[in-house]
Amino acid sequence: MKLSKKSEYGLRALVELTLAHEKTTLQRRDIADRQHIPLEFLEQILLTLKRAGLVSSRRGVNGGYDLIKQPNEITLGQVIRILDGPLAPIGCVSKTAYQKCSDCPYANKTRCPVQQVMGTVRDAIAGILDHYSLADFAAGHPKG
Amino acid sequence: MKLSKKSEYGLRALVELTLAHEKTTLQRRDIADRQHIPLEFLEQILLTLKRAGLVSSRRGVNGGYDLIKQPNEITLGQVIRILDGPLAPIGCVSKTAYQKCSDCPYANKTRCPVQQVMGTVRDAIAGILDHYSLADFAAGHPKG
DNA sequence: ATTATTGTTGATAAACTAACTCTAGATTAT
DNA sequence: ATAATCTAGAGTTAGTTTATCAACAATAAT
Repeated sequence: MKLSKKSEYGLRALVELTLAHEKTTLQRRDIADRQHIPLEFLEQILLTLKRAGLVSSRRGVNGGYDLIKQPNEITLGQVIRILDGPLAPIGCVSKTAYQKCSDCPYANKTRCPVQQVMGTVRDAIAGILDHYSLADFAAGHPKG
Repeated sequence: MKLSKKSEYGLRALVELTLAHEKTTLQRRDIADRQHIPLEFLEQILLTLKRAGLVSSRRGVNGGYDLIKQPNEITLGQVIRILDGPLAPIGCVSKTAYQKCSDCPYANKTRCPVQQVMGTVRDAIAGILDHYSLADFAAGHPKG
């Protein structure tokens, strides 16, 4: 049930970008320094977030990164799904990336005990992370 | 945020042992067949559960495994912690296996946004899994 | 134009983990 | 004895995580 370093770094980077949003852009080095993130790894993460349409970037002198959307329009659930994949503990209860479990012995899937509990767990996790915006996150309080 | 195959198989094996409990013992082959679990991998899992004091075993002809405790005294949280480690998504919010995060830039840990949210997530997961017994689990309904 | 600065991209790789597989041995019932 | 069964741990394979590096492309200032 682990959160990867990638997601952790990604979230921490987005805190910095949220704090800077509409004031200034940040260069990868700024972000890496402030959040103690390995520079080259951060690069990859920012690139992934860029491809996913969360941040914009500009090259060259005075370049840097910026959020594209408003901080209250991005949820932690979105970010973690981009960087780590589905929130669900097991494929067969994922709502964004369902996958049938190949070796499940239960013909009637609603009877599978694992699926039942893990469905509950998934809903609990998603219930938190999909209602928690970057704005909440950077402000450090539990709800907007 | 994944549940490992090890834990999944472990839980499924425990369903069988719960159903058989106080009626008969089960051999690894029975469990493996009914739950489609690779036999040799299952062995390892059962051994871990034995060392942790959840199941007993008897060797030789007519040997097999049995639950030691009553099914309503074992929670899924316990099982998953044994097989997969802490439920917490990140070490610094684990209550059973706390670990300081080495690279956290926040001197005052209560101010770390990641820690805040992930603490909430941990509580949600543990709130479900630590109140869900094997008896509930095998019966296939959400609460005892 | 030139140059320094910054982001972009893809290749590479060490370290780790997951998910098995295998082999040899110990115990027990018959 | 011997066949069935668990015990223990080493070995294997494939994939993931966590980076690191080098070459390239765009931009701004001079």
